Amino acid sequence: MSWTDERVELLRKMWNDGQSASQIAKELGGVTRNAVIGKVHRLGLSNRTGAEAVAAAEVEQPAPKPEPKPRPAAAQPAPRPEPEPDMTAEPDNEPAPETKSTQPALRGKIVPAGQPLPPQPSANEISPEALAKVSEVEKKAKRLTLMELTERTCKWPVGDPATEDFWFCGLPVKQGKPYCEAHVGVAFQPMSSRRDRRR
DNA sequence: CCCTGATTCGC
DNA sequence: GCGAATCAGG
Repeated sequence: MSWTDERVELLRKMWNDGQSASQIAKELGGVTRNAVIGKVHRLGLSNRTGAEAVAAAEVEQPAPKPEPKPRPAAAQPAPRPEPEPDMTAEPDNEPAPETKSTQPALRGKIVPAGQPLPPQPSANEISPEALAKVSEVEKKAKRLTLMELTERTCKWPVGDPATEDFWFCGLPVKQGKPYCEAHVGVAFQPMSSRRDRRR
Protein backbone atom coordinates (compact mmCIF):
# COMPACT_ATOMS: atom_id res chain seq x y z
CA MET A 1 0.00 0.00 0.00
CA SER A 2 1.16 3.49 -0.64
CA TRP A 3 0.28 6.84 0.76
CA THR A 4 -2.16 8.07 -1.76
CA ASP A 5 -3.75 11.43 -1.34
CA GLU A 6 -6.89 9.84 -0.11
CA ARG A 7 -5.14 7.73 2.45
CA VAL A 8 -3.14 10.67 3.68
CA GLU A 9 -6.25 12.70 3.94
CA LEU A 10 -7.96 10.07 6.00
CA LEU A 11 -4.87 9.83 8.12
CA ARG A 12 -4.90 13.55 8.74
CA LYS A 13 -8.55 13.56 9.52
CA MET A 14 -8.38 10.73 11.96
CA TRP A 15 -5.22 11.95 13.60
CA ASN A 16 -6.62 15.39 14.14
CA ASP A 17 -9.70 13.71 15.35
CA GLY A 18 -7.76 12.16 18.14
CA GLN A 19 -7.73 8.64 16.82
CA SER A 20 -4.75 6.57 17.83
CA ALA A 21 -2.18 5.43 15.33
CA SER A 22 -3.26 1.84 15.67
CA GLN A 23 -6.85 2.72 15.01
CA ILE A 24 -5.91 4.68 11.98
CA ALA A 25 -3.80 1.82 10.76
CA LYS A 26 -6.71 -0.56 11.10
CA GLU A 27 -8.96 1.79 9.26
CA LEU A 28 -6.54 2.30 6.44
CA GLY A 29 -5.55 -1.29 6.21
CA GLY A 30 -2.31 -2.53 4.77
CA VAL A 31 -0.24 -0.58 7.21
CA THR A 32 0.87 -0.92 10.79
CA ARG A 33 0.61 1.66 13.46
CA ASN A 34 4.32 2.25 13.05
CA ALA A 35 3.79 3.18 9.47
CA VAL A 36 1.10 5.56 10.51
CA ILE A 37 3.23 7.15 13.16
CA GLY A 38 6.11 7.42 10.79
CA LYS A 39 3.94 9.13 8.25
CA VAL A 40 2.47 11.40 10.83
CA HIS A 41 5.90 12.62 11.67
CA ARG A 42 6.96 13.04 8.11
CA LEU A 43 3.87 15.06 7.53
CA GLY A 44 4.91 17.16 10.42
CA LEU A 45 1.71 16.83 12.33
CA SER A 46 2.99 14.85 15.23
CA ASN A 47 1.86 17.59 17.50
CA ARG A 48 -1.85 17.22 17.67
CA THR A 49 -2.36 20.82 18.57
CA GLY A 50 -5.14 22.55 16.76
CA ALA A 51 -3.33 25.80 17.18
CA GLU A 52 -2.44 26.56 13.64
CA ALA A 53 -0.65 23.66 12.08
CA VAL A 54 -4.05 22.48 11.05
CA ALA A 55 -4.27 23.69 7.50
CA ALA A 56 -6.14 20.98 5.75
CA ALA A 57 -8.32 19.52 8.40
CA GLU A 58 -10.87 21.75 9.95
CA VAL A 59 -12.78 18.95 11.47
CA GLU A 60 -12.44 20.18 14.97
CA GLN A 61 -14.31 18.15 17.49
CA PRO A 62 -15.63 20.43 20.20
CA ALA A 63 -14.90 18.26 23.15
CA PRO A 64 -11.54 18.91 24.74
CA LYS A 65 -12.41 17.68 28.15
CA PRO A 66 -14.94 19.76 29.95
CA GLU A 67 -16.66 18.37 32.98
CA PRO A 68 -19.96 17.15 31.64
CA LYS A 69 -22.55 16.04 34.11
CA PRO A 70 -24.16 13.06 32.49
CA ARG A 71 -27.11 12.42 34.68
CA PRO A 72 -28.58 8.99 35.10
CA ALA A 73 -31.40 10.22 32.95
CA ALA A 74 -31.06 7.36 30.53
CA ALA A 75 -34.43 6.36 29.29
CA GLN A 76 -33.23 4.32 26.39
CA PRO A 77 -29.72 3.03 26.21
CA ALA A 78 -30.24 1.78 22.71
CA PRO A 79 -28.64 -1.62 23.00
CA ARG A 80 -29.01 -4.38 25.44
CA PRO A 81 -27.11 -7.37 24.21
CA GLU A 82 -27.65 -9.75 27.01
CA PRO A 83 -28.57 -8.54 30.42
CA GLU A 84 -27.50 -11.81 31.84
CA PRO A 85 -29.11 -12.21 35.20
CA ASP A 86 -25.93 -13.75 36.42
CA MET A 87 -26.68 -16.17 39.15
CA THR A 88 -23.59 -15.76 41.16
CA ALA A 89 -22.96 -12.08 40.94
CA GLU A 90 -19.44 -13.28 40.59
CA PRO A 91 -17.69 -13.58 37.25
CA ASP A 92 -16.85 -17.19 37.59
CA ASN A 93 -18.88 -18.70 34.84
CA GLU A 94 -17.95 -18.28 31.27
CA PRO A 95 -21.11 -17.64 29.35
CA ALA A 96 -19.40 -17.99 26.03
CA PRO A 97 -18.06 -21.44 25.30
CA GLU A 98 -17.05 -20.52 21.82
CA THR A 99 -13.49 -19.45 21.60
CA LYS A 100 -13.22 -19.33 17.90
CA SER A 101 -16.36 -17.62 16.82
CA THR A 102 -15.53 -14.09 17.52
CA GLN A 103 -19.05 -13.21 16.69
CA PRO A 104 -20.62 -10.92 19.23
CA ALA A 105 -23.58 -12.07 21.18
CA LEU A 106 -25.86 -9.91 19.17
CA ARG A 107 -25.45 -12.28 16.33
CA GLY A 108 -28.75 -14.02 16.66
CA LYS A 109 -31.21 -12.28 14.48
CA ILE A 110 -31.75 -8.72 13.75
CA VAL A 111 -34.82 -7.89 15.67
CA PRO A 112 -37.57 -7.17 13.20
CA ALA A 113 -37.75 -3.45 13.22
CA GLY A 114 -40.57 -2.46 15.45
CA GLN A 115 -39.97 -4.61 18.45
CA PRO A 116 -36.62 -3.61 19.85
CA LEU A 117 -36.47 -5.62 22.98
CA PRO A 118 -39.01 -8.35 23.52
CA PRO A 119 -37.66 -9.89 26.67
CA GLN A 120 -37.32 -7.24 29.22
CA PRO A 121 -38.33 -8.98 32.41
CA SER A 122 -37.39 -7.15 35.50
CA ALA A 123 -34.81 -5.44 33.40
CA ASN A 124 -33.90 -2.04 34.62
CA GLU A 125 -32.63 -2.71 38.03
CA ILE A 126 -29.35 -1.36 36.91
CA SER A 127 -27.83 1.17 39.18
CA PRO A 128 -28.20 4.72 37.93
CA GLU A 129 -24.52 5.06 38.40
CA ALA A 130 -23.84 2.27 35.99
CA LEU A 131 -26.06 3.85 33.39
CA ALA A 132 -24.47 7.21 33.88
CA LYS A 133 -21.11 5.63 33.50
CA VAL A 134 -22.18 4.03 30.28
CA SER A 135 -23.37 7.19 28.65
CA GLU A 136 -20.21 8.84 29.77
CA VAL A 137 -18.07 6.11 28.39
CA GLU A 138 -19.72 6.19 25.05
CA LYS A 139 -18.12 9.52 24.48
CA LYS A 140 -14.70 8.04 24.80
CA ALA A 141 -15.59 4.92 22.92
CA LYS A 142 -13.36 3.88 20.10
CA ARG A 143 -16.30 3.51 17.83
CA LEU A 144 -15.12 0.37 16.17
CA THR A 145 -16.76 -1.48 13.35
CA LEU A 146 -17.61 -5.12 13.61
CA MET A 147 -14.43 -6.07 11.84
CA GLU A 148 -12.25 -4.06 14.11
CA LEU A 149 -13.35 -5.85 17.22
CA THR A 150 -10.76 -7.99 18.89
CA GLU A 151 -10.81 -10.22 21.89
CA ARG A 152 -9.81 -7.28 23.99
CA THR A 153 -12.19 -4.63 22.78
CA CYS A 154 -15.58 -4.01 24.27
CA LYS A 155 -18.25 -5.45 22.02
CA TRP A 156 -21.07 -3.36 23.32
CA PRO A 157 -23.08 -2.05 20.38
CA VAL A 158 -24.17 1.54 20.25
CA GLY A 159 -26.75 3.00 17.97
CA ASP A 160 -29.07 1.47 15.47
CA PRO A 161 -27.59 -1.31 13.34
CA ALA A 162 -29.91 -0.25 10.58
CA THR A 163 -28.27 3.11 10.28
CA GLU A 164 -24.79 4.40 9.69
CA ASP A 165 -24.68 5.63 13.20
CA PHE A 166 -23.80 2.27 14.60
CA TRP A 167 -20.61 1.17 16.25
CA PHE A 168 -19.10 -0.85 19.00
CA CYS A 169 -17.66 0.61 22.16
CA GLY A 170 -14.19 -0.75 21.58
CA LEU A 171 -12.68 0.26 24.88
CA PRO A 172 -10.47 -2.25 26.66
CA VAL A 173 -12.50 -5.12 28.00
CA LYS A 174 -12.52 -6.09 31.59
CA GLN A 175 -10.81 -9.30 32.45
CA GLY A 176 -12.05 -11.94 30.11
CA LYS A 177 -15.37 -10.24 29.60
CA PRO A 178 -16.72 -9.21 26.27
CA TYR A 179 -17.32 -5.69 27.48
CA CYS A 180 -15.46 -2.86 29.07
CA GLU A 181 -15.97 -2.16 32.70
CA ALA A 182 -18.82 0.24 32.23
CA HIS A 183 -20.73 -2.05 29.93
CA VAL A 184 -20.10 -5.09 32.00
CA GLY A 185 -21.92 -3.17 34.65
CA VAL A 186 -25.10 -3.16 32.69
CA ALA A 187 -24.66 -6.44 30.89
CA PHE A 188 -24.08 -8.53 33.93
CA GLN A 189 -26.59 -7.71 36.54
CA PRO A 190 -26.18 -9.22 39.91
CA MET A 191 -29.31 -10.68 41.41
CA SER A 192 -31.01 -7.55 42.53
CA SER A 193 -31.64 -9.05 45.89
CA ARG A 194 -32.04 -12.51 47.10
CA ARG A 195 -35.69 -11.86 47.68
CA ASP A 196 -36.75 -11.67 44.09
CA ARG A 197 -37.58 -15.17 43.38
CA ARG A 198 -37.15 -17.31 46.39
CA ARG A 199 -36.29 -20.17 44.23
C1' DC B 1 -0.29 -7.47 29.81
C1' DC B 2 -2.51 -4.19 27.09
C1' DC B 3 -1.89 0.04 24.96
C1' DT B 4 0.21 4.85 23.50
C1' DG B 5 3.50 7.89 20.55
C1' DA B 6 8.71 8.88 19.37
C1' DT B 7 12.97 7.70 17.23
C1' DT B 8 16.26 5.42 14.68
C1' DC B 9 18.12 3.69 10.59
C1' DG B 10 18.54 0.20 6.74
C1' DC B 11 16.16 -0.09 2.72
C1' DG C 1 9.99 8.41 1.69
C1' DC C 2 9.03 4.28 4.09
C1' DG C 3 8.21 1.47 8.21
C1' DA C 4 10.12 -2.47 11.42
C1' DA C 5 12.46 -2.41 15.39
C1' DT C 6 13.13 -0.28 19.27
C1' DC C 7 12.53 2.87 22.97
C1' DA C 8 9.90 5.19 26.64
C1' DG C 9 5.97 5.60 28.92
C1' DG C 10 0.74 4.75 30.90
